[in-house]
Amino acid sequence: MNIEQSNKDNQLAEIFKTLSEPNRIRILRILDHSDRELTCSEVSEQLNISKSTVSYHFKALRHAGLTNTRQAAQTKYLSINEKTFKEYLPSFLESL
Amino acid sequence: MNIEQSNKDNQLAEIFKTLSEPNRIRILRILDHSDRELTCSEVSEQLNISKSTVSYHFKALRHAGLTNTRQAAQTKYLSINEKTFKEYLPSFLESL
DNA sequence: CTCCTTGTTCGATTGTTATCGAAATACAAA
DNA sequence: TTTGTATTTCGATAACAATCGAACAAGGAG
Repeated sequence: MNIEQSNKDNQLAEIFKTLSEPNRIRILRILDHSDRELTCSEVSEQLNISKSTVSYHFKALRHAGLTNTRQAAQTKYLSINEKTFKEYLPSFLESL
Repeated sequence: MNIEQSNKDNQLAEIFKTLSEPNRIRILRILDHSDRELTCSEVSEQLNISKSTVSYHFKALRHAGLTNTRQAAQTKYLSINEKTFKEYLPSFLESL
């Protein structure tokens, strides 16, 4: 097995790891369905998990390139990064 | 969020968790590319990881419904369960 | 029956994850 | 400048995951 292939495997595994948490899938669904950006607090309320936990998930999703963020003052808005999904999981968003 | 949706999320997350390990992706690739069943020992040798670790991964893949097993005497043959991939990750195998 | 091969399970280790509440930070509004 | 809102970081905890080698079990070949 060559090294590029190995790196690709690691990258794909990383994306899967990020998605291996039900709450993250839920975050992506409400992002996708609401068709607008969401904040940490909104998600915290909708999913009934603490803000710090949501912040942690936001960071993970962002780090994996699955979401975009836009900061406005102290508020951070999350949206789906369609590009990554198109490249790695083309059918995922439609299946939500 | 209803309970069925929640269960579906858990199930999908479970599949992602199973795939969040580079070696498991590699196992699936060599399964897919070799176009035949593989054994624990073969994989152990090809990936340079111990048999007990491969056995552990085999079990996980099987448990997630991603592979099928066929037992013949003391040898266990693994193959890809296309059905699960078709249902949950229709583009995955082609991308390997 | 004895030996070899295949695979599983066990015990141990090491590292990672999800979660929370509390404290800290950053900014806006009053 | 004080207060309130949004988010992040910290420290702690509890659970889980990947890995190994050793020991074990099951079956085939000689």
